[in-house]
Amino acid sequence: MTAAPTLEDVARAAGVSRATVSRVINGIRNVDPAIQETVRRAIADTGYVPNRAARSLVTRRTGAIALVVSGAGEEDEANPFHSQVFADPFFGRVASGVVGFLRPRGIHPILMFAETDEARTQVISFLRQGYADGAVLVSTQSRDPLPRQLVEAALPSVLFARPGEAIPISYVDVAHRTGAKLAADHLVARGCRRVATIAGPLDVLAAQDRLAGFRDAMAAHGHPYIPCVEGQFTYASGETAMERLLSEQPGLDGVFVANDLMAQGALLVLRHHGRRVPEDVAVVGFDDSSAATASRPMLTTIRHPVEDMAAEMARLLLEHVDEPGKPMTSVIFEPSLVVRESA
Amino acid sequence: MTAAPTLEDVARAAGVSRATVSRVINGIRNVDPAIQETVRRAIADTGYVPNRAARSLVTRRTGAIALVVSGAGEEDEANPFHSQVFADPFFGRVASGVVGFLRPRGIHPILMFAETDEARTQVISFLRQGYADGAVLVSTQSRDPLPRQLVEAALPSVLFARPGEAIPISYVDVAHRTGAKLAADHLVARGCRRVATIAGPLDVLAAQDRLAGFRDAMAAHGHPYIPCVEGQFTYASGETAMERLLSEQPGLDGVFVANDLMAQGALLVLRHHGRRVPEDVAVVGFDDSSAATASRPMLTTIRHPVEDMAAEMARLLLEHVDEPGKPMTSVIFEPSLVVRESA
DNA sequence: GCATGGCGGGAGAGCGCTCTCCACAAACCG
DNA sequence: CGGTTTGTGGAGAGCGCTCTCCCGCCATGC
Repeated sequence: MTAAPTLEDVARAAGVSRATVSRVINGIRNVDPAIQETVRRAIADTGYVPNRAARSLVTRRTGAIALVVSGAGEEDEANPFHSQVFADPFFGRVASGVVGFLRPRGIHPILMFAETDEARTQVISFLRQGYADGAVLVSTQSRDPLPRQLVEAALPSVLFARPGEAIPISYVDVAHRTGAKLAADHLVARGCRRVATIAGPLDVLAAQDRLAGFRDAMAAHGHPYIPCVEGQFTYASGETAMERLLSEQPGLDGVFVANDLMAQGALLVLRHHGRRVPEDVAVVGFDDSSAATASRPMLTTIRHPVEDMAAEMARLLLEHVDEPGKPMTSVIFEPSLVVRESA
Repeated sequence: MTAAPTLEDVARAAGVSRATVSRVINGIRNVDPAIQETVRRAIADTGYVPNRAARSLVTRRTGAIALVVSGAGEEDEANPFHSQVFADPFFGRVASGVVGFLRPRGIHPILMFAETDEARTQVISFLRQGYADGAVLVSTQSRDPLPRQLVEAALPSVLFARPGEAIPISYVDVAHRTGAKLAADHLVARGCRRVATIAGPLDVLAAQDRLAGFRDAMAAHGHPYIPCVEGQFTYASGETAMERLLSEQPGLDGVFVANDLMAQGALLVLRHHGRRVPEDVAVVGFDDSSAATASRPMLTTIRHPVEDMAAEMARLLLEHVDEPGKPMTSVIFEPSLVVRESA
């Protein structure tokens, strides 16, 4: 392989100027069809590939975006943040949705983790250096300072989930309360009378909303008090929470669990205690993640259109990159109930 | 935010030439400490951030690498390849290891999926355009044509796992046969007499090696025939395989399962059939993935240092990028047995 | 007939950086 | 003390592309 051909080489081969070749490649302005054809052939002959650095030097666009997963957790040498993140099928779905939208447009996300202050600083300077035009951000914590930092640096960005503080930034989210209501209605319709819930970490807005939505809906059904144990959205915390719930409320016959991973853990504990699901205890999860179909019995859950939301997040970001003055928007998706075996 | 400051601006502020500022930033050649200090202050004052496009235009380096997940599977609209990929904790560990190595060096991987021919072409042209200096590649299939394509395009790349065909490319791998032998020895030492195995998809070299290694070791222990059912490395296929094994070999007392995800499925089926694990049937998995500790009983498994391997893969790639003439190398890691509850 | 305008192509000026070359001064040698 | 070496800063030529300007051509209008 010799030195890569440049625009100049193609122009020479086609017998036209550099500018004309550029026009053909970028489809800008009219170019005589015959010349267009000649140029295309020259491109194919020389095996020309545009140089991205040169292009983005002048256009001030990189054609890349960052997919940032942020939290405020501590990094642990033995079990770094990013390995935990991937253990949650939720992030896989987000990545999948983002890639699904971006790939047909020839753009690929740069994966970044931002769990420490240092890492967050790195994210900002990375974007400022022009490694990417903007960022889609998934936060695991409502206290995450990164959204604010992004806004302050005037970097185009879109969040997955409403920001913890009121800052002018676009985001996508799901109607958590509606989802929780769906779960409540289903449990009540099945005839559950002694219902409890396992919530997510209550410093996460989504967890707060799911809990509040569930309690409101149950109250409307005449159940003003719903026992609750807080989990951490992890498998193991679901087990622990279920153990506790069972010891405190041995007579329960229905549980709403704020995500599928915890529900999976809860299921195991219920079986371990000899409770049949759904006959003795009905369980409703949240997310409709891969854990929902992997657990036995399969989970009845609230479908959270994560991939669609992630795709929309990418779409919004591209819009912001294209028109910097565009006003911030939020897009809220409606969840739905998926009935399987557990309730 | 006004126009971003350039090297020129910093030079003016510091009262030196552009070249000197560049030298300070890149730490190349000696620069008078006093001037160095002045320059640093000027950088801080102006809030200067080097422009990556301009830099890589002249250095012909992007300082980015691609993390490619490739297979030869068909893309399915409803359940795209990349969402399945993330369902396997294995890929999360690879990503984690790669990020762990790269991040301290200020570089972040670009995430790409290459499951169709079209997508593979896109990967190649993406790299040729200079979006990244090289690629680390995780293939799900030994027939994957991408490694060859990368070699032909002379793009620096490193594989996770030995390539299916003999091509000159660097890779990291684990000694699958040794791992399988560890499992065999453990089962035999526990007193298992009627042992079977659930293999991975046999078009994957790793699956072939694990099966061959297990059979060889069992043969050495005096068990020349080991029943085997092929799975797909997925949870569901582990269930199916275990059902089949149980119907064909009702008397079995030990199973070696080629990965943890399938082992998790197998565990569930065994319990469903009333077999106690490990009392009635001992189960050994492979990978020591998050599934190993998430299953109940927790899996005894072969530890596969995936994060270390992924980090090494990134290290090798950076070496190849730095010295293009560097000969290809392979690094083989040794697995180890992790005894938990299932055997 | 000549002025007018639209259209398609070329020339060339940068984008912000690195790096080679050169100038100059100080240090060193015989 | 001249000549060489060494060490440090500046000048300036690009890297490969886009995009503005300009120019020539032909069709059109009066």
